[in-house]
Amino acid sequence: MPRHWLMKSEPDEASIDDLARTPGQVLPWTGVRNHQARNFMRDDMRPGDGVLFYHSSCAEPGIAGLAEIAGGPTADATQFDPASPYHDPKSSPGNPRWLQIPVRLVRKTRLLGLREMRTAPTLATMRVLQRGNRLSITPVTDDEWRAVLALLGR
DNA sequence: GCCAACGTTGGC
DNA sequence: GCCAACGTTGGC
Repeated sequence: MPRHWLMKSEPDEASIDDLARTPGQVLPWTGVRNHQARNFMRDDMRPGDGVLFYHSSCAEPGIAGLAEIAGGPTADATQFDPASPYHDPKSSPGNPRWLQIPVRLVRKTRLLGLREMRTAPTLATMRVLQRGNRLSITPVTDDEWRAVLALLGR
């Protein structure tokens, strides 16, 4: 079972600074509408797992901080909200289709940019760097995790 | 704004 | 259950 994860967030919606500003520095990871990513939350992610907080769809995509899974999965509240862009009319509180999981900030880091990630041989295997990858949550191996920490320094 | 990649939808 | 059309993702 993977012990580490990379989770993509659009900083316009939820940035590392938003997380840092939140009381308790914990945010529910909402809006996942992909079955594979949902299943990671449901089946594989455990409290304490390490998270690479990745900024996507922005001027400077890359890893912006370290976080950790802070609890178990629950029904994603946004699926029941007609006003939310993540509203899912096919879902119901009795039979929710989508999950959220709490994520706690460990520390903000320097931005490890996508371009720099691509040049690092130690990161070449990362799922997020593979061509065509669109999954918003991907497993990170121990080696990849250590390599990211090494590149980030301390 | 472009476009490659890929997931989902829906007709059959 | 197939698969073409369509929508979304996300870097550039």
